[in-house]
Amino acid sequence: MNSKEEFLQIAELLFPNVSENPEDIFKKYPKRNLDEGQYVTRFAPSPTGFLHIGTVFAALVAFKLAKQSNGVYILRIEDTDKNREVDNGVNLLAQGLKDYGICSDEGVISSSEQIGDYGPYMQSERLDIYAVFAKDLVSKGRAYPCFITPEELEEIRKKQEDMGVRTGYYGEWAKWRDASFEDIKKEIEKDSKFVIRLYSNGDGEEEFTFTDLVKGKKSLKKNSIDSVLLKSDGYPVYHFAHPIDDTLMHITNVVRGDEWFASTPLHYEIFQALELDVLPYAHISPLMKIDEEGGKRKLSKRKDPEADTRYYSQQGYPKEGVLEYLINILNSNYQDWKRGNKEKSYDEFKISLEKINRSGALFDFVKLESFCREYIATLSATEVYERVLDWAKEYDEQVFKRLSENKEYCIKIFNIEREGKKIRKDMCKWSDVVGQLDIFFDDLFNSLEIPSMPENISDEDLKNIIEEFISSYDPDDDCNVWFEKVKAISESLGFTSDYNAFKKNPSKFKGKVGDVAMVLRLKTTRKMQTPDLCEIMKVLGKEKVVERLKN
RNA sequence: GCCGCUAUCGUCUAACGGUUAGGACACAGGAUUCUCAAUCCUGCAAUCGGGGUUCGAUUCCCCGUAGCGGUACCA
Repeated sequence: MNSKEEFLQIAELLFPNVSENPEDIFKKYPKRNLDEGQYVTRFAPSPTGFLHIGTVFAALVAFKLAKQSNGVYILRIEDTDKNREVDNGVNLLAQGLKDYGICSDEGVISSSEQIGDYGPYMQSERLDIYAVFAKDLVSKGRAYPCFITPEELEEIRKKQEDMGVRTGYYGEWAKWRDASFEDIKKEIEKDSKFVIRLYSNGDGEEEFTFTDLVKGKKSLKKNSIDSVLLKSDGYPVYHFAHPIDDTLMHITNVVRGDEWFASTPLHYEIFQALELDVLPYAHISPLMKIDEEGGKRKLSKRKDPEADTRYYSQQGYPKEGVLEYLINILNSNYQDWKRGNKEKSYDEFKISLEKINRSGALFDFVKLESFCREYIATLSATEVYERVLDWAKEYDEQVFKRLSENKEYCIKIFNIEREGKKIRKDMCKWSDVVGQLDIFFDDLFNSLEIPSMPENISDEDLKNIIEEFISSYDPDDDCNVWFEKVKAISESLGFTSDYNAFKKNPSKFKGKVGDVAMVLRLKTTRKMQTPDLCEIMKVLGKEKVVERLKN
């Protein structure tokens, strides 16, 4: 064990240019002027690729916690691993989150913009801060330089495995743990690479209990590993940056992925070494899916296209539906709340941490689509038009052109069965419109295959149905009147509108009114299944209807 | 391997130690209907296994099993 003086000497040797101490830093980050119940949360992703749907899921928790308490939500970027960093990664995160309505009160707005008084919010810009705390720790004997090589580390691990003891750099195995000033000086003079490690004094066998805001009271073994705090390039590892940043930014609740759960004892020890108060944690489980072999696994960045939020944009799932679905996984009582608050938006719903699921939820596309369908059903025709237009602008040039050139007409199309009590729910994503437009545009209509008529319709009947329909058709008719007319035509030609009578004695009739309507449907739309035929005809206009019927 | 977390219908989940184990999505059937969709009704369907504790266990404890996570100069 080194003496106090030696620690000071080592600290000075390692960090000759660091003149500040933690107190100086704390002064720059004054306490926030907030009340007890107001949450300050942060979401702190790494810019390592596209925005993962699981990232949105976790960010949503931090965001809602802050919003529902009138607190502050911060986006901090943890760009401390230059090897994994991706071009434009920061913008992908910031913009993507913003697209889902998760807007930062403070923090990173884009790769070139940050707002707030507690920055910088990019960890790569905070290196000098970490150095101050690292130096302080070294000077107190709670951290030390370690010159061990990767090869030596590998050797240690092998030995530990052979001996059947816990692996890791700790205790007796940590050969630089108690190195003298002289030995360290020698290495520094040789310009050897080194990292700064925590001088752990935890007992790895001892129980350690803490309360997780999601999981409840839990116990783990205490940390005993001399973890790396500062890498040889001077960048901090997550474990070191997290206590410092979250303390300085006055975060009240740490929301983070479940993968951090197991390192909580380490974080507690670092907080303690730093002489800082620990923060309450909420560990959020990842989103899962069933893989090819039938096993459960985390939604994977590489294997699963649906892990990328851009997939949802490209398919045209409304972000409101996606968000509602995620909230529903978070707190399943959302649906009950929604039933009692039909007019309210999901962002008025308050989530509670204790209700968040503790293992990993399977991502259920069917349910996601159900939420999206319900959401789209609440929109007006004009809103649908605008949303589809936005989507098409990005992802479907032809649809975009068609929509922009026929605005009024398209709004009429989207209005079919959108008003009144019979609301269509056949659209769960914007791209669904692609297959719904062909009835209404001749170029698309003409390329549809010409269907054959129902078997019980003779050529004679066909001719009569069409003639009689055309002569009585008035586009101004109410759809009830429209149908009465179709019934009348049917009856006059021997097709019944009395379904019970038909069921009892089918041979008495040529068919039902449905068969007659089907003839009209097939002639005007070339499809067996369509929305309300009367409404379709109104949109098409009499001229077009007559033309198609006669053809 | 070691350490830990988790375990209720197919899925997401609800249930002060006492419920016919509830809801939602999905599915099936029915009603309605010009087809489809919608809507309404009905149905199907679960406490991982084994031990305890208790008058009584989905709930508490132990063991097992499975899934997941951690065991990095990645986050």
